[in-house]
Amino acid sequence: MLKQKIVELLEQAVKEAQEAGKLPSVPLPEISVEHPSNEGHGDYASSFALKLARETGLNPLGIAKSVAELVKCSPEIGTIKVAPPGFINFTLNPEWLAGQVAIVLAAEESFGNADIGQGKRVQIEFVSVNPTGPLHVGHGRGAILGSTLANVLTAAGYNVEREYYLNDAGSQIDAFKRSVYARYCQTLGREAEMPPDGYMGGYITDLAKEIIAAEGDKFLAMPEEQALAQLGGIALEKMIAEIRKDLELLGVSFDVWFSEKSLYEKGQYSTATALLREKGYLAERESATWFVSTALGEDKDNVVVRSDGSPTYFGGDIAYHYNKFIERKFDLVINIWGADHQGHVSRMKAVAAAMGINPERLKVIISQMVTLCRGEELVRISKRSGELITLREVIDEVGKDVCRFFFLCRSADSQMDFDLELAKKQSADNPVYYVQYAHARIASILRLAKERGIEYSDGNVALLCAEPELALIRKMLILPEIIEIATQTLESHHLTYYAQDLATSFHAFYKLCRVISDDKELSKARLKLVEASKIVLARTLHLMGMTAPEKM
RNA sequence: GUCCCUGUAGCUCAGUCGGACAGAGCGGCUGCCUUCUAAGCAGUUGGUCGGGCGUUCGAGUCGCCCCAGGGACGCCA
Repeated sequence: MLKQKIVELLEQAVKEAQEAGKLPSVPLPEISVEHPSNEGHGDYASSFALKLARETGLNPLGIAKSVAELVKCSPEIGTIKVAPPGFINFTLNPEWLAGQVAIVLAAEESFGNADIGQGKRVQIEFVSVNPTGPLHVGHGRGAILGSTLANVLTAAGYNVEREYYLNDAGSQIDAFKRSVYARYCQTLGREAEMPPDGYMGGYITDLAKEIIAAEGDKFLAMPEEQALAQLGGIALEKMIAEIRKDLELLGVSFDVWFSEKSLYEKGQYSTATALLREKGYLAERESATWFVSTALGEDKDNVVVRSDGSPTYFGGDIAYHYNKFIERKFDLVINIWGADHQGHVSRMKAVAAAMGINPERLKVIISQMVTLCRGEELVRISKRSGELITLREVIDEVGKDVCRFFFLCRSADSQMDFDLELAKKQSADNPVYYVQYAHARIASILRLAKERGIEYSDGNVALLCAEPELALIRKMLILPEIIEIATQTLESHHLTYYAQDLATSFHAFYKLCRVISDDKELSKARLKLVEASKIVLARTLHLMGMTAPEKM
């Protein structure tokens, strides 16, 4: 990568300076480069000399000068300048930049890939909502975050598995089944009461009606236990199918749907708890079994097995993480949870530590709350109360691409309002269209070239030397850095900002540089640039799970 | 009470490792369609980075203390 290359050039120069006695032989601070905020300072800058000056007491400007002199000539680099108080500024060589167009064209959709992950196995578990009701926008946020992160990490050279942890055991599922059963009986005219912790939403009644249509009233005749198991099982499957459909509409898919129930049936639960017991992290108290996380610096202990012998959610999660790390041996495990699970993070890390796993290998991303609104008006989204706006309705209303872009715009850490009115606007207010419009414009130019039979494969990219052309190329070459940053921080919002930046560079180029003109050779060169920019913009959109429209 | 997230322009938000005059979009105000998509471009307006103290050559960024908003503290998930 370009950035890495500049760092290497600097490292080498520093080494030579030390060998030549121009710099003291002391341990060096990490050498890094950044993009200066002021364009006048070049494409890359290093504040290395300032850092070394602090440690050695030498004059930073002097250090910068002696290092800058020793930086080897390299095709990428145009100029190297030293600026007070001690920056070393690099400008890229315009000819080299122009040549990169050919590199992008050759790379096609693999442009931007990095080998940061080196094939390490990463699991990203996300959504994982209890299948007791339809998804709402908050779940959508996690889904979009997770699927985008999966795309990014794949591009960064990780071997990624996407997983949905299906909570198909436990008391919530039980309440769900009882709710459907009650509605089933009621709809068929038998008196039945909803369970006290039941789900009151209208979708439960709809589900009951669907089952009646398909299976008739046969569950009425069964003993309650049997009816609950059979009818409940059907209802559960239907609910899961609905969730799967919602996610598909958002462009989200999974490699594995992992059953919580299987943890109990296949023994991971007993193995994992036995392991913790053996290491001395389980204690019996008040007739329940506790995970002694206070021994690992936590605020309090947590119940793993209830006094009635049934495992808690936490107990199941212990088994699940045992399975992830020890059985399936993922190098890195990323969980995306809603803000309401925030308290769960540190104790899961404690569990990892207790099992002898470096807690650094467990990354938890907490996606903050989403509130839905329509202009000024607040729209409520709650599963238990009757009235709810589902994710499906939001997708139907604003579309997948807008939905994805809106969620990706903000970092997971910040709470957000999702304004349906704003999202629906097909105008300049809406950055989604700004970015996609750039792609459609590009496609339109390439269409025209084709219609006119312009063959540009022999175009000479060396002709590209106008400032808007070079600015566009510079921007294209940043994609690998964006993928690197998104990988290191596990944040996907960098992509949306980059997409807008890239679109801006293209729109400016489009305005100032006529592509198909009387100048045949320049037209061919510019068509190459346009095609290259299409590759990079499409790649960016695809990483975000969005479509790259040919027309708008 | 403890823990987590947030507080940056009128609004919505960026700002990896501390770096050179704090950025973008929207809004406001000005211009730009005879030629490849004006869902566009160019310019301009606008900020004691919640407050204070500290560390540093240098702090939106790091530390401590406050203030405000949201969330979590269950033998729920």
